[in-house]
Amino acid sequence: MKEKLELLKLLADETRLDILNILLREDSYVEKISCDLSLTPATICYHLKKMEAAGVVNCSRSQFYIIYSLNREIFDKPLYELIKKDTAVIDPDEKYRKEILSNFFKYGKLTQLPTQRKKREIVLQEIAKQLEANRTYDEKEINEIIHRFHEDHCLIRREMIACGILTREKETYWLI
Amino acid sequence: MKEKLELLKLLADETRLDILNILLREDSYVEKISCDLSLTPATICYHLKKMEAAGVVNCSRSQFYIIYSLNREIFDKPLYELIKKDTAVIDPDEKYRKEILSNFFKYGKLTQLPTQRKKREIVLQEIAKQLEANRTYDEKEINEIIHRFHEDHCLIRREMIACGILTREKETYWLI
DNA sequence: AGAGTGATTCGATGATTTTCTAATCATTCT
DNA sequence: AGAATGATTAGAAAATCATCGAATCACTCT
Repeated sequence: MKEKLELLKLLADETRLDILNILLREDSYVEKISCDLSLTPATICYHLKKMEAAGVVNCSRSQFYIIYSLNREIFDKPLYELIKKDTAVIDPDEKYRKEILSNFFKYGKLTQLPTQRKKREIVLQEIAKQLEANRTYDEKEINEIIHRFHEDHCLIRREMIACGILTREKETYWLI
Repeated sequence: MKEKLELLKLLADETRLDILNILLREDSYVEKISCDLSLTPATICYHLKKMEAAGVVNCSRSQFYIIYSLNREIFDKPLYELIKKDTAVIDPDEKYRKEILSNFFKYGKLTQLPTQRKKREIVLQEIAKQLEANRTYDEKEINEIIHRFHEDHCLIRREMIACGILTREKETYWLI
């Protein structure tokens, strides 16, 4: 969620923390805070408006002054809530892909070539990410790159061609 | 506490949140994370080292790789803990000073000059903060500045001299 | 209506921080 | 020992952000 990052950014500033701590004790207003912290009213206003936009503080006019107050509920959450990404947003296909990859790769190496066609393709596509589109490779280059992932570069190379990921002509290979 | 601000700053960065979310799922290492996030190993290393220094992650070598893992306890605290300043650290003299100031100033104006010597000095020193060191002021300037705090600028000016905060020669004043 | 006061916005400046490339370090394997 | 590979550091460029002074706005009081 984008707002979580925004909230964290708001809190990660010394001046804003100072302001929050003042408001934690009692409601206050721009001039007073500016005086307490020895900063310009413009600066305090800048921070307060930023926090207001994020729903961290509220304000209301009272006579001469515009009184700012805290929206305290925000601080009840544990930190964990703020750092965890909502995985619900993730595409299920992508989730499946990640799962396959983590099953068949360990420390960046392919442990075993999957037998299921679909899984095999996912794994081969992952290796193919190392190749640039619109250029050719000679056999030595291809082998070297594939070798980073698996001992048997010939097997992998052959399967990539069978899958329609790679194509060859004589000794030259390129992505389709 | 300084460390709280540091922790918040660490968490308030999109890349670092991404890294943390990866580590939340499973331990990992620089190259892999760099690949997952499409960022340079140098960049990932920079962030991991920063978080390690703050105790957010730990690392240990395992064969080729240096495996990073989360220090999960950190995230249990409620947010409130992180924003609240420990008031225990405050210097008691400073606390007294603040109290006096809040008793005798209202909305930035001096409501009454304290009779107790010590309190009076605190109050006068506060006003003197408006004056720069190592420069002189003519009487008109001094009066103008003091007037922002109190109607009777002559009284305040006289007391500042009596207190040894200000000194004069002919029509010229300066801080001691 | 207009004077006074607090709040806000604008534009500029300077400080901090992220990111990259390139070079170097540390460890494993031959 | 030296080749290979992953991790780290140094240095530079770029982006972001806090702060300020000056100008303007909004409200209160006479």
